[in-house]
Amino acid sequence: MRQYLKIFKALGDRNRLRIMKMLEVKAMCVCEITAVLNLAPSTVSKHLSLLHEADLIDDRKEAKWVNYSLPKKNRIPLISEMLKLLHRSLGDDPEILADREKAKTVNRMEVCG
Amino acid sequence: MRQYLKIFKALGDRNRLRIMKMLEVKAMCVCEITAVLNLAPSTVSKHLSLLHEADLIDDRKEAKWVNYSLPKKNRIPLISEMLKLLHRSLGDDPEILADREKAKTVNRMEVCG
DNA sequence: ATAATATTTCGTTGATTGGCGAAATGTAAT
DNA sequence: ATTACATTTCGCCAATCAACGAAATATTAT
Repeated sequence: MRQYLKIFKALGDRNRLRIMKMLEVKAMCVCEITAVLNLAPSTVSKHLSLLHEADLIDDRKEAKWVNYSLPKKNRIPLISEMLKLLHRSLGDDPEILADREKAKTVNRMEVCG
Repeated sequence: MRQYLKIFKALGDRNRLRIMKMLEVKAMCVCEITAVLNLAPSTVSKHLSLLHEADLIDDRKEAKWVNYSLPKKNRIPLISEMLKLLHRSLGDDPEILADREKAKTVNRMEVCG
């Protein structure tokens, strides 16, 4: 039950949903996501940690950055089903579309620091 | 997006999840659900209204009671997929099992008033 | 009509949550 | 080593939310 609640709570926030849909475009670091969402880095970091605790995203430290990404294959079935469902969702939402465009062009070298 | 948020927010609460799983057993009125959850009627009514706004349950006035039930045939695909996913979930959770046993035996004639 | 019952609405309260900036942590570059 | 930068942690504030009881609404039974 706790696992389910974590997942639903994690997805029940506008900005965290935006992050999930953004990560479908590519893996991103905190400062790139921050640039797209226009929020404080600490806020974004907290959102990512909640998504991570719900097993909805992976994190992978690479050099100075932490890359966040959608989990690869074979997780708990629940998670992969939820991800599939999300993948089919919100593809036509204007805000999501705009985020994804921004995500495509954002570059950590330009946007961080 | 708003619709998705409503759904995830609605499911991101322990007692509302319990209600959803309880309704898989049978349609129930507010006072029956109240008896199972051990909450105030006004609290249960509010939970039901949130689930209803998210299109996750139907309500149907019958005599003195309002029967809440899982929606029959499926409207938005998202909803029916979410319901299917839920249906496959939490079947072995002890609390959910206990709720369902209670739900089977609870009777509005005995429990209300 | 009046009383009884089921549900909803309203107002309040305590707990949780999203947001921020400042400080702490960890890593890369000079 | 020192500096620069990415990220996280912490403490705070405002907003949201779950819970309750009391009052309002609606329907049935007397």
